[in-house]
Amino acid sequence: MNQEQKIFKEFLQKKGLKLTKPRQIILEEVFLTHKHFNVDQLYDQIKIKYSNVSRATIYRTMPLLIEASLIKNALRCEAKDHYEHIYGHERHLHLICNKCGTIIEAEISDMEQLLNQIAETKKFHIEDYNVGARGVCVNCLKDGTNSNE
Amino acid sequence: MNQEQKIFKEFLQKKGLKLTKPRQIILEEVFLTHKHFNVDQLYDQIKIKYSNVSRATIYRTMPLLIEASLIKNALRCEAKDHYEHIYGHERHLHLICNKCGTIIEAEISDMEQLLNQIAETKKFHIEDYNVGARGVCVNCLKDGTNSNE
DNA sequence: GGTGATACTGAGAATTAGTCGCAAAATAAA
DNA sequence: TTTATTTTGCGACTAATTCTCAGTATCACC
Ligand SMILES: [Mn+2]
Ligand SMILES: [Mn+2]
Ligand SMILES: [Zn+2]
Ligand SMILES: [Zn+2]
Repeated sequence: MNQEQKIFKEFLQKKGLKLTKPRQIILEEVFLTHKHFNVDQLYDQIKIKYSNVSRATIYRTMPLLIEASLIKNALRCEAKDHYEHIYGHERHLHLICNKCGTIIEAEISDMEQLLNQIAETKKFHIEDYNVGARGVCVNCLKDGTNSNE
Repeated sequence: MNQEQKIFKEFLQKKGLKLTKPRQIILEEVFLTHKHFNVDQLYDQIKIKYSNVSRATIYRTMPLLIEASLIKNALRCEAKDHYEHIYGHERHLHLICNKCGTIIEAEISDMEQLLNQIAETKKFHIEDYNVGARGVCVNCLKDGTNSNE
């Protein structure tokens, strides 16, 4: 059992959940490559090897993998959420081509000016960029009585 | 005719398009406040004042406003695209609460370490962040023969 | 002010990522 | 086993966005 599996299993146990066959398959497939992926791609890959793991189960497993800090919802491309590994990977930056959809990865260190330096390195012409940080706001830090979650 | 209208009209003319009534209404409504908005909110606001501008037309107008550099697709929240003004606004950063969905805006200057300083100022606990830059990649810079567009 | 070419529009159908309800199947403890 | 709890696949569902299409507005030219 590799590290990802250990982490996932431990995570699940803590929540009173089980590392079932479908979840194992999904986990394994997710960590088979280091590319970004969306649910559909994952589903197709899995379908080839192991007859059937339903889309619903994959959709249900993503939030678990995220909560376990193994992956994150990294970007949105072609109207689909795309995920990527966190475990074993540095945080990095995505340069997404508006025309062909190519996603170029780049190191982060300072940003802003670096954003342009990096772009130059990658011969990418930045037209726009977004920085989105997620977390918990003051109000939500206080009361556990939240609208969401 | 205010500046936004001038810009939009000029933009449209350059493309052989017209500044029609629905487009004027949408433009005006978009620039009435300086908050983020999604198509549904916009639609509701417009419906109150001017009987009917169809959702389809609003959806069709967003890309035009974006191409005219008046607005941008700034973030995704609650499964909806959210837009914000570009014209007359500094580029800034969004702190999105994972629990209540509150969006806090903050100035950009250097980022990364700043991201944390800012978060402290706003009493926001950052759990994750994404930096996504969009533009055109080398390949697409060369040939006009693109997969998309 | 007609007239034809072109661009626009609203309405609603279609598409599609993502979610949900449910009854059957797996799990694991007793 | 029995029993309580999860989990699953399936298919129905939801909701944002896109598309189709037939009717309208626009505008250059007569
Ligand atoms: Mn990446
Ligand atoms: Mn903003
Ligand atoms: Zn490209
Ligand atoms: Zn909050």
